[in-house]
Amino acid sequence: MSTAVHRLEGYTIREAAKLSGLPESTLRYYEAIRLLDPVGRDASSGHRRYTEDDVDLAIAVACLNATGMSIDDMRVYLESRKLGDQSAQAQIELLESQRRRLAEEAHNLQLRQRYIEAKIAYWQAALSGDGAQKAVMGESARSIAKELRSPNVPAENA
Amino acid sequence: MSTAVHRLEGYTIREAAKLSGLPESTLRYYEAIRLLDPVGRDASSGHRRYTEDDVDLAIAVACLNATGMSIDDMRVYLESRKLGDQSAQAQIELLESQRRRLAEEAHNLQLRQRYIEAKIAYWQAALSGDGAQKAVMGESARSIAKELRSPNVPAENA
DNA sequence: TTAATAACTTAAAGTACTTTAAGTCAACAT
DNA sequence: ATGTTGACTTAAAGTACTTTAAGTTATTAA
Repeated sequence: MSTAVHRLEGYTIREAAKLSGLPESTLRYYEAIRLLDPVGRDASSGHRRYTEDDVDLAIAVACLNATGMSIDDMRVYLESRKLGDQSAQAQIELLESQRRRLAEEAHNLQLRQRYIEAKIAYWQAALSGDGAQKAVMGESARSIAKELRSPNVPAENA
Repeated sequence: MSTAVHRLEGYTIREAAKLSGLPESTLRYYEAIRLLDPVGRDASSGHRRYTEDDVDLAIAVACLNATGMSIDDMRVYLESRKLGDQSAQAQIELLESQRRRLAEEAHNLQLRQRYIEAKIAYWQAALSGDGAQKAVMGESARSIAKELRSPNVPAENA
């Protein structure tokens, strides 16, 4: 567990992935297509070492990506971001929109969990020959599925 | 809007898309790779005409898709689904592994939310010139980051 | 009747990753 | 010192759609 030395040199790609929410493969991909700046390398191993700034940028990109923005649009956004200079406010806005997105993702994740659980209960009822329970859980799954498919959450008032 | 005649012949791909939540292109794609059964055609135009059953299956697939299940796994699921209740145990195993995946996803999502919130507080402190608060939130973010980095979920008991 | 518009059709190319295969390097146990 | 393990590396192939291009059929408007 001798991580103390490494901590000073920056994050590994695995750590950067966990912090940003982007898979390692995507971090490499984004760097390859030059959406992210080239990341410094550890002298001896040649492995990527992410600075705090690298990770912050990866988080910003993860946010844009999560909103469904195309790579070309992200490029444009990040370019103009570099030119403008009030980066604290820009950071906050980006992070807030990411927070909203995560809340929505959490909501959808919960629905997916409930759907899967209803489906499991459905098949367990089928196994134990409980036709009534099976029907109940089948209906429950359909109801959750409907909620999952519908555009989005009701809470939308100024 | 003379849809009355067409109603008897089934749904158009557009209607099937709205009912299932899957884009038209995806319905065609799923049919092309034989995840969905071949859909009957209108005699004169050659256009697809979806039956109620076709739509029900599309809905089921849309649900599985929404949980993040791979196409190959969906294929297995749908195959065993056709066999009926005697496949219950296979269904349950598939769904249980999906449930574990979602649980882990939920855990990571929660950590990411906390990380983002700490980062927002950090930049807000930076904006308002509150150096002390900035330092506190920076430390908080780092602490959550550490948790995000650390080996995944120890809580795994029957 | 003709012409435009809309709703489909297919095949092929494009997009955005993701996975795999093969290899390097560092650390740790034998 | 040697072998094994684990975390990384790249290039290339694979996945899951999505978009585009070109064409057909059906309706509707002039």
